[in-house]
Formats: sequence, structure tokens, C-alpha cells
Amino acid sequence: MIDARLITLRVFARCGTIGATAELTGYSPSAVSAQLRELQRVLGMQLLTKDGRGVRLTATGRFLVAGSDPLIAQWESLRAAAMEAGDQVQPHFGIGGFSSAAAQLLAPLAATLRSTRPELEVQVLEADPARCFDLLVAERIDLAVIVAMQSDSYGEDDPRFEQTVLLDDPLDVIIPGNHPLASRSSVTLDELASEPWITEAAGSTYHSLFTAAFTAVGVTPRIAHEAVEWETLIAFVGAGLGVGLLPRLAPLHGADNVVRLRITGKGKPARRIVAAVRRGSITSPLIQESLGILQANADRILTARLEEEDH
Amino acid sequence: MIDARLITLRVFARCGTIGATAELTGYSPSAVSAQLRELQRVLGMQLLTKDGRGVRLTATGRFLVAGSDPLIAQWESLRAAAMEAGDQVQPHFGIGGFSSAAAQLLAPLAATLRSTRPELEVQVLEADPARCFDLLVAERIDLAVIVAMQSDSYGEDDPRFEQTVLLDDPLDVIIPGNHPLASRSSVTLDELASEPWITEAAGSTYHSLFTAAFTAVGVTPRIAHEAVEWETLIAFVGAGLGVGLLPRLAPLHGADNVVRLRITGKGKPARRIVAAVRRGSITSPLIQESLGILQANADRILTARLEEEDH
DNA sequence: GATAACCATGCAAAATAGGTGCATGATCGA
DNA sequence: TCGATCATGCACCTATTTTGCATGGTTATC
Repeated sequence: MIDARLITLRVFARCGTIGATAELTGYSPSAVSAQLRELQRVLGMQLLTKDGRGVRLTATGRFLVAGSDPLIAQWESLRAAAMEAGDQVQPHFGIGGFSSAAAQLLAPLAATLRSTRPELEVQVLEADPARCFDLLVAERIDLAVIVAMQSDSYGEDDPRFEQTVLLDDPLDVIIPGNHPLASRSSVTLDELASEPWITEAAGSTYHSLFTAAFTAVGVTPRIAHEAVEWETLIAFVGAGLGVGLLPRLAPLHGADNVVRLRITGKGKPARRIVAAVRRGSITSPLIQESLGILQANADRILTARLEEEDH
Repeated sequence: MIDARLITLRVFARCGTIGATAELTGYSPSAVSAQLRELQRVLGMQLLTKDGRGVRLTATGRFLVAGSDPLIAQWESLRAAAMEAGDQVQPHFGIGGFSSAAAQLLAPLAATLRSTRPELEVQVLEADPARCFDLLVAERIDLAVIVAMQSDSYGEDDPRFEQTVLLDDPLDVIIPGNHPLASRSSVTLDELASEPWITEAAGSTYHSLFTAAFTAVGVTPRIAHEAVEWETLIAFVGAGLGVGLLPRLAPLHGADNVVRLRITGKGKPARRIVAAVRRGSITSPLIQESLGILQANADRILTARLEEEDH
């Protein structure tokens, strides 16, 4: 119920360029430019200034954007309370999450909602955590599932969002099936210290988890290969190129020559998966229901994962 | 920056009928109907129900309207703060007031603003106090000048408005120029107890002031005639039909055979004139400036009135 | 109990706001 | 200097919104 042009301005405050704002909101750059100009005209405020080949928020613009945070939150809160009090159903629901969450958690959630609320139009967007926050601001999605990142530009206390922990997803070790330890059900990271490791490129979300896990046990692993997708990582391991860490949420789905081992000992790495919503909307019945479904699914998957892969 | 359809819903909550909402907002009834239907569709809430030949808010609708009060206030507050912080100028400014206020206070205010802020488009609407509040809700005007009414449906602490006292406008007595007391400069109400009085129809704003003035001194005046406009009242007095009470703010502008006398004694009736704005907007520089101009003008008129009419 | 007044709404047509795509100009990095 | 990037203006188009009138249902009046 907040004017779309103000939302656009808020997205611009995140992106810094008209083009990126257009991409994120789904408009064309011309439309964003026109919207922001119109916003300035209606409000009688100068919100943007030319800055080199781009534009930049004025002090007034920054002030307005910052001040609009509680406004958005209050609207979300009101909307949620009205939905709850009136037992109403909203027509559209957008959810977003990073790759493994999208596949493992969001897809089942969408399926469940589709059956329990047939009239609800659910849209799922796969996007990395940073983009998920942007999509929340842009109101393209209403709920995001992300991995908690300490180095994130979105703090826990950001006035725009509310976050709740969904689960701590433990990292397992995957090793080739013909590896000497393959018959074990669990290992310690020490036992694999001398193995060639496969990880993601330095700087990625996963890589920081990787290093954190080994610094916890005081071991410096040798990084032999790099992969981006879990699929690739699993294939590398299956080909005997090395060993790797795989979140328990990520499925092996019958990969050849790969076994998953639980990690024991003092280094028990895990990635924290949290759900994020726009502040104020947390009490919405639809979001509450979704959080419940997500958590139930997560628990179910985590407990079932090891059993099903151990035949 | 709040969606126009929510504003329309808020106006409807005041009026109760689509037609009245249309009249107040400036839309056609069909447009209002379509807007409210669209609002329900977008929010996924049922806000209206059929009720006889009209429609009525549902519980959800009432909840939403009540809850939107602080939302509007917060936006107004943010807007005002941004205007102040950024030294910006808004393009449009609507002011409204009842007849004598419109002529005596709003017209000069508009003229002043026109010269000090040439780029500002000022619109003046004459409307009775109740309608002024509705126009504020409908965002047709940003500032209203009204007479404070205890019997008003808009309390002093209404979450939608903020009110500041502009002035206490004393009521003077006007009598025919050939009346025995015409040479006096002031009278008490007791001295005029036996005169035939001219007032407005019972139930009007002015009438309650009239009766309050006389109950304060314990006299029951004889009401001989009724008039609606000050013009008419003055003409009646000039024709020798009786005497009347005239706010000092209302000008005689050279009426024949009429003199204005100050009232002394314990019964010193006055009408309280207050400025009302949407809650949150009181800190807006434009509104602050306007309030200052209004108050200065009011003081100037009040002090000048008696002198100029005493030649 | 019939008639008139009132109220909301559906529909077709018109108006208008808003969006797209391309071209342009300006700026920055190589 | 050249190419890349970015914002914006313009012409065209789309889609939303509004209007005016007609309709159906409801209440008040006589």
C-alpha cells in the first residue's frame, strides 16, 4: 500500500544505479528513471543528483529512504494483523532462496501451499542471499531462505528485515566409495587432514565455512580443486579427485562411488540457515504457516538424509 | 505516498456511502466503487459488505482503517521532516476553512504565500468545519481553519489530526446606530437582555455559542429573527429588527446604521478558532510558516477591527 | 401496497498514466 | 582515442483508471 515509486527509490538506495534497480524491480531503466523523477515532482523534493555518469541520492533522499524503513514495517505489521484478525487470504506469495534451499526447502513448501491453499499464487525465485534481501526490499518476494553470513551487509538488526533461524545444517564429508574410510559411518576432520580437498572459489559463502571448519580443529587442508555447484563437487569426489564438505541438506541422489560421512569430534561445522521477511510481516498467518512447513521439512530431510543414503 | 485507494477507503469509513466518498474525493461513484474493489483484490481482504441499499465496512475493514491512522501520521511526519531537513518546497498546498475564516484569514494567507513562494500552487476551499476534517482525510487540503466545537465528532485527541489554537475570537454586540446605547463603546449582556435578538437557527455552530454566552450571565434572551450569513444578520440589525452577536473577526465593512460594541462583564463570549492538520504534518515548514502568518493576521485584524469601525 | 428516491455496480467508451525500446549525450576506464 | 557504461529523452504503445449511463435492489413516502 506504499506507493510503488517509494519502493523503487528504496531499491535504488540499495543498488546505486538506475539499471540495477530496473533489473531488480522488473522495470525498464527508462521506467525507473521516470518513476524517480515523478516521485521528486510529487513530493517537491530533490532526491537525486548527477554523479559522474550515474546518479546518487541527495541528503534528502537518504533521509527519506532511512525514514521510510519504519513506515514499511508498520504497513507490513498492519497488513499482517488485518490478515490474521480477518482470516483473509492474500492472492500472491513470493518466496526466494539460494540454490540448495530453493530445491530442497522452497519447492516442497510451494507444493504444500499449492495443495492447502489452491487459490494462492505462489512464485519461487532462486537467488543468492544478497539478492534475496534486495528482492525483499523490492517486494518481489515476501519470504527468503538464506545462509546466515556474518560478513553480510545486512545485519541481524537491520530495520528492514526480521530473521528467524530455520535450522543449523551440518556439513558432512563426502569421500570416494573406494576410499579406505568409506566403510566408516563418521570421521573427524583430523583423519582427513592430508587428503586433497575440493572447495569453492575463495571469497564465496561456502569457502568461508570451509576455512572456519578447519581453523576450529587447527588443521590447514590442501585445496586441490574448486567447484561451484554441489553437482560438480560430488562428481569430482566420485572421480577420486579428492574429498569435500557437503551440507546435509544437499542430496547425493545416488551419485556413483561417493559416500557421505558424519563429522565427529570438536570441529562440527554447520551452516546456519535462516528465513528472512520484511519487518512487520512476521506475524502474517501465511508467513507463520510457511515457517512451520519449512522447519518441519528441514527436520525431516536432515534426519532422513543419512539413513536413506546408508541404504 | 500512501496508496490513493487506502485514502479512499479511509474517506469511505467517514462517509459511509460510496456517493459521499466520491463527492469528497472528487472521483465519480463508479471510480470509488472500482477502487475499493481493486483494493480488496490486491490485499486479498474483504473490506466491504452489502448492507441494505448501501455498503458497510467489515470488521477487517474497520481494523484496517483504524490501523492506518498511525501509518498516515508517520508518513506525514517523515515528509515534514524531509522537507525541513532538505529545505525543499512542495508544489501544492490546499487550505480550507469556514466562511468568515476563509475570507478573513485564508485569503490573506494565500496572498502572502503567493508572493513569498511564487512557485507554490495554493488552493483555498471554503467548507464548514466537519467537511474540513473530511477534506483533510481525503488529502484535498493540508490545513484547515475551524471553530472548535465541543460537540464535534472529531475529538481533540483524534489520531488523525493535530490542532493548535489560533485565536479566541471575541463576540461583539451589534446594534442599530439609532439605538440608545449606540454611543457607548462597551455594554454588558444584561443591559441588552430585553432586546429582540437575531441569531442563527437552533442547532448551528453559532447558535450554541449564543446560548452559552447568555447562560453564563443567567439571562434568557428573546430570539426574534434568524439569519444564516453574517451579511444578513448585519442587515437585520441595520434595519432595526433587533440586536445580535458578531465575532470580531467578521467585518461590518461600512454597513449602514450598525455599530459594534465590546462586551464587558462576566459574560465574555468568544469562539475558539483552531487550525487543524493531519497528524504528523505539523512540523512541515510550510505549515509552520502558514500558522505564523495566520496568527499574525488574526492578531492584526482583532486589534484593528474596533478602531477602524470607530472611525 | 404502489411509487418515488436512493444507492451501488456493471459496462462500454474515453482519458490518462505508465511502460518499453531505441537513440542520444555524457562520463569513465583502458 | 576508443569502447563501455549509465542515465535520459522521445515516440509509440499498453494497460489501468475514470466517466457516464443504465440497471437492479432497497428504503422511505404517500
